[in-house]
Amino acid sequence: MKIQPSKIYGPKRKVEPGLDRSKIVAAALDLLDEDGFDGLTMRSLAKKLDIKAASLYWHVPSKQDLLSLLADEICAPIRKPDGTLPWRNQLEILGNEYRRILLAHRDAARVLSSSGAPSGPNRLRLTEMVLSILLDAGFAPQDAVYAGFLLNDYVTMFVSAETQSANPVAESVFEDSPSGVQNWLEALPVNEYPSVVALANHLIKSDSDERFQFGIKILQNGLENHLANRSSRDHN
Amino acid sequence: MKIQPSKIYGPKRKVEPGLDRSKIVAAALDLLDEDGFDGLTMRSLAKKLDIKAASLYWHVPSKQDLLSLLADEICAPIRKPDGTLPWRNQLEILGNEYRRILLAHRDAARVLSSSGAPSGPNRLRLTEMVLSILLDAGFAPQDAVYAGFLLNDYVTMFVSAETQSANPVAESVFEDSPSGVQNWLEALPVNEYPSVVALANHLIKSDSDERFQFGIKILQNGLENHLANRSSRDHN
DNA sequence: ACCTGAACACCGTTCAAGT
DNA sequence: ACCTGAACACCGTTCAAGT
Repeated sequence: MKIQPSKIYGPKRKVEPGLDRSKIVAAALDLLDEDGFDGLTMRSLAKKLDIKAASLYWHVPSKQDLLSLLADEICAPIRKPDGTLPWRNQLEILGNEYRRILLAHRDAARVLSSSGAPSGPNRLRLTEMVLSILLDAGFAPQDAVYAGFLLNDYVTMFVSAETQSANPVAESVFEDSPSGVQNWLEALPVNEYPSVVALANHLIKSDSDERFQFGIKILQNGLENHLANRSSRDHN
Repeated sequence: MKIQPSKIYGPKRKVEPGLDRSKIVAAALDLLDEDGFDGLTMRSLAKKLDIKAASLYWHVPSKQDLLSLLADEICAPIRKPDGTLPWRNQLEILGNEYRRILLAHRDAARVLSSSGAPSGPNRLRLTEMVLSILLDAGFAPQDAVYAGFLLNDYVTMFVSAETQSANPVAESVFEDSPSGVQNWLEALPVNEYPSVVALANHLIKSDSDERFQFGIKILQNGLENHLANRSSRDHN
């Protein structure tokens, strides 16, 4: 006969009644902020939850699905822009809002890019906001869809590049000196890369926020122009 | 005394005098086309070259560096657009040219996104082309840099999404029926996602090539508009 | 100079078995 | 219903040792 410890003395798992999807996703988000995308593994997540890795597969079918859940959770705090503003401004505000929530968690953009198409409620809400703004602005259905993906992808891609390496051209070409990159750029053969050499200091500078607003503005202008051409064609 | 096999009967490694970086990169590109990005591992690459994985590290410092080399190799076939054309058209041609070479190899866009900033000769050549077109068009130095990254990132991101899942919204939400995605979209709560539901069939359709050209056109329009505003401001 | 053996420290996932 | 042990089939990378 084995000695049976009283249930009182069991691990008791704190006060929690047990795991569920939402607790797993919450823990995954914490782990992401602590250890980054590469540190988020099924094994490390299990350890954080005081269970074994295999147990996660009772609650979640695969790591891919977990990442989709996590992606949606990251998008939860998105707020809807004031609908009375002109569509240009609404898109600008929404773009900045999306960037804001992506910058709120470490490697969030990487999670979003690796998690496939939006299917959760929060990302669907974001899609709904973009599309409704574009439809209200007067875009044709297919154009609204294309423009929606363009805007969504722009922000995701931008923040992904922005967080993967502070400077889009710098990184570890030569990982030593601070302005080693500029030296490297300026030392390039001028005959072959005249523009790159000429713009060396501008390639280095590249303020992230300013660059983001530049892209938003180009997209606004481009969409406005497209809409104007379409409308005038409709009227003729 | 051990039996020494004659050198004649050695593996002889075919006729190749030995490995070098370029042969490793060529083999990596073959392997990429055969097995995709996830199939490209140091171990499988070594097997293809009839060596052991550890040997690769004598020629290449890390897998990251190998991917950078591979990224540059993928960009080798890029051709320069006719410089006598208007800058709008040059950018459009270059964008399509870049997309073309990315679609020429399996998962090429994933290699490019995971390989960091351009530092090899071919990607630098691509950067040079974009920047010189923009400078010739009359963009201010910093604007040319921002616009260059915008264009480059647009194509990379687009092809990356395009090849990861044929349809940007479809994929495996419900992996069964062909139009199961449309059913799923249309079954969404209309109160919460009216625009998504209304655009369901357009979200499904989404012709890749048409969508790519739409994005290029928006960027063209946006840049043209930006340039016009700047120029008029300079003249006043 | 170039390559291998063998290990280190990991991965995601499965599945019979426990409670 | 929920969790574990133990394995399967992998990873990238290092380094002493071989030739």
